[in-house]
Amino acid sequence: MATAASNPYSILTSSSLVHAESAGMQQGSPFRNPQKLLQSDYLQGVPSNGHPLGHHWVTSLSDAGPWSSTLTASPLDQPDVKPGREDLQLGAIIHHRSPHVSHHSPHHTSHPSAWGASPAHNSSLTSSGQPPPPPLNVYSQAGFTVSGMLDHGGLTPPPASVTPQAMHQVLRDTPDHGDLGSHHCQDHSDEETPTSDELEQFAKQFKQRRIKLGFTQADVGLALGTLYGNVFSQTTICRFEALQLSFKNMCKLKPLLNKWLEEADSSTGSPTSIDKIAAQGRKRKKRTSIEVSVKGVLETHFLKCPKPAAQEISSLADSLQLEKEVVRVWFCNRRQKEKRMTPPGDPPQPHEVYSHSVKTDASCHDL
DNA sequence: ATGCATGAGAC
DNA sequence: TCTCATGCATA
Repeated sequence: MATAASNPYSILTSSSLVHAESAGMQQGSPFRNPQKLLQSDYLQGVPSNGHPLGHHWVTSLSDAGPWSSTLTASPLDQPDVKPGREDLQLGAIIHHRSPHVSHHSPHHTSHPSAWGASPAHNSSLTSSGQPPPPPLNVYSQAGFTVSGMLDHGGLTPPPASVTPQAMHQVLRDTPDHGDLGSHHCQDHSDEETPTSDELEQFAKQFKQRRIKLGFTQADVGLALGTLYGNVFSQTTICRFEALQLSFKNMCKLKPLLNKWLEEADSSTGSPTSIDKIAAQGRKRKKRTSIEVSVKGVLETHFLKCPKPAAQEISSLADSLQLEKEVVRVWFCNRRQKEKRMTPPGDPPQPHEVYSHSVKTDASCHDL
């Protein structure tokens, strides 16, 4: 395994070294199998819906890494910006730090690719394609510093002066990370699209550091809000660490977490202010608990047809005695789950889980 | 850590 | 209606 538990997180030490990539890019991670995600071919074969993206991860990328598929998946880049709800939350609460709270915008994210974000075509996206994150700075006015991160208001133990940054880790540099065999260097983790390997490395490092510093996932999420204006939940941080987000999403979050890490490392023990998110009233539907047996049925259907037509959903819901909406959402979530970086069984040797032929459309209807 | 849910944006 | 990012609620 070897991971990298070691690399000098240059990141935190000095801003100049911001590209922690040094360690990341050259991952020769022994632990990973090239073929992690495989099952995804099912997606987009669907013309009728008009899914432009037809990305499927290439499992066979030898060195490219698990997720990185050389192919740039989605040709379309959608602005994944959704400042919406965050504002709500923050707005209510954070009054005193109004300056940065307002709402942040979506910053960049124009990288088209999803998983395949391989810097492969370095020149194309990496260099020029990436719009430097502009809006972020907005929040970073000189007002707040680390305080944001420490706002756990007593939740977490004072990170205190522990581990200033005693990293003695080894950084191994393997020049070629094989992805695409290109020469280009995508060191700076912040702007360039990282490779999946880099993300994986970063996620691991991040988790380690976070724990050493004594912060919980929730603390981090909150800190990101006070620091940069984007609040995230424990769930999101957790999923980031576990690589359970989409590649694109991982890329978006990485810079933020990286910054937090820098701050956290440098300012250990700073006082802090408490900014809590007030509870926001929202009428959320009570979570439906689907029985295992029922789930089994759904799973079966999913394997046969991951994208059932509305009518199929209806009949399925009917037979299972579930609300149609519940079934619909279940499928949506199920599909989404398949798209995560860490697909359900990848560690060992995931054969093709279930690669069914991609049916181009809703050809699945077997009721 | 994860299941079900919401909502914005893309078709 | 789907995808995608995200999170409340829960196991």
